[in-house]
Amino acid sequence: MTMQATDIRTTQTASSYAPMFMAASGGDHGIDIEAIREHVQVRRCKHVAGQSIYHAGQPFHAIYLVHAGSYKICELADDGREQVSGFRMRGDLMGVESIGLKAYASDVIALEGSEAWELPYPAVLRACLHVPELHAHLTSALAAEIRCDRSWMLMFGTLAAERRVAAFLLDVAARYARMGYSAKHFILRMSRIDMASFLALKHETVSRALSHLHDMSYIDVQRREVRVLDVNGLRSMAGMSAALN
Amino acid sequence: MTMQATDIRTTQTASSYAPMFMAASGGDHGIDIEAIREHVQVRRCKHVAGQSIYHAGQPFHAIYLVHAGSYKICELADDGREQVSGFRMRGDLMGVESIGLKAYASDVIALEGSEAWELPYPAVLRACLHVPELHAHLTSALAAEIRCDRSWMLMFGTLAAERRVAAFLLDVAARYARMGYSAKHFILRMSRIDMASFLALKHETVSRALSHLHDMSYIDVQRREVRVLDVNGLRSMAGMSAALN
DNA sequence: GAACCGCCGTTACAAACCGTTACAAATCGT
DNA sequence: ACGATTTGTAACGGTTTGTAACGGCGGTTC
Repeated sequence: MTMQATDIRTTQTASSYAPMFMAASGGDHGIDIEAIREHVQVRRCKHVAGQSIYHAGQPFHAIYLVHAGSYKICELADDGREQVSGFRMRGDLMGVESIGLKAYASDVIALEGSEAWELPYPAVLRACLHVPELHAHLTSALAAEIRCDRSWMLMFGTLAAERRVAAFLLDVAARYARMGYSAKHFILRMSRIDMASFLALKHETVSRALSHLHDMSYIDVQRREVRVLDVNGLRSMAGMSAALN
Repeated sequence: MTMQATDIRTTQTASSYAPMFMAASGGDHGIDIEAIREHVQVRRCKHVAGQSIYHAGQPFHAIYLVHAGSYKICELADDGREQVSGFRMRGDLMGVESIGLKAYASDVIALEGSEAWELPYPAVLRACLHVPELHAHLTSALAAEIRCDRSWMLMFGTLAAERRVAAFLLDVAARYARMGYSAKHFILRMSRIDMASFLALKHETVSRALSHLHDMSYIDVQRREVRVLDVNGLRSMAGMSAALN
């Protein structure tokens, strides 16, 4: 059960921020947040686990930049089916897929104590007029999001269950590495159920796959804590797909 | 598309959802081609079946607008795996996912006698300066492409093989309908193998699913010729309500 | 703190689904 | 007409799922 983001607290904007923000997975583009903040009133929104930033169908008014924690993107069907289409971490943009619509197309739900910066879209457009590079950045971010989804389509369509799990771990590891953390030892921030939804598997299958990767000494896994023991083993299992980075 | 009483979505926004998994299509971009042609030198490119417009890795220089026929978009892994990530028909844009890159990220291959209009990207950017709406169109097109891929993920992640085939048929039918052709009787332009790749199935499974849909009198299918006999049957199988028309 | 509860994660076993393999028929290209 | 390609059908086997049971963990209540 998800909660409505009714108790978002608006705080003063932070003074400093890391210069580089990588987009989810496809991301070789960096959003220049300082340039944005000169023209856009940024609101910092904190969320607890299970709280949603926005739901599909709510009026589209802003895009969001993840500042801390993790969020999951959920696609919904009218008959109740649900699909996690991705996870977002620090530096990732959220909501860009709804640009051009009146309402958001997906749900975004916080996985834990997280914070996202709200960038009202009209203001972003105005900022694009003053900072020409910003528009290129935004377009590149959209294109990168497409490539990200395409990479997962390639993975879903061509890899068996265990290989998908291996590819997922490598992707998570790569993202932690880009953020300056260890790629060999990390904590998964999502439940097995969310992982399973994202990988188009059942959560029991994910558990079995992780256990098997453990048995083969590719990883050391204990609940959400993962230690990568054999990167090349994982890579060969994931089809050497560097496209996911 | 029915909504439950508790559904927060409004009727207006519901119509902006892709009614079916639209990954097969690029959506309705509504590109104003006449506005473009005032500023961009458009080259008309004809292709025979199997011919590629561009391959992954080739320098990115232009985007393409499908004028006639069909194209398939292929994602490639370095170990040879291949995934059809979508089909494009008249009015669809191709190549936008590579904006911001030096090289194209996918292959695009013609399915039959087809024609695409080449729009050199630098010229498109210049045209955006003269025609402000064009930039919004381009951004919307990119966002729409993301939503198409997300619909695919929802479909693939939540529907069993036969249901995916049913959803695919409905999507194709809807596309033909939008182009002014019959939604009840059409010719599939792609092979079973391409269909299977797109649906993350094997071509035998696609054949079996089509035969079964035939046995249930939902469709009449003979090789690539399809007649829809029971739209509501198909819709219920694809996880959609029968209300939509 | 202790007992309780709900959720998450793991494992075992059985069942269902889909992929694999094989082969034949239909269609297409030359 | 001929061979190559595409498509359809079937039997079999493997992968994934369904079901159930169990333990761990965190939060709540008393």
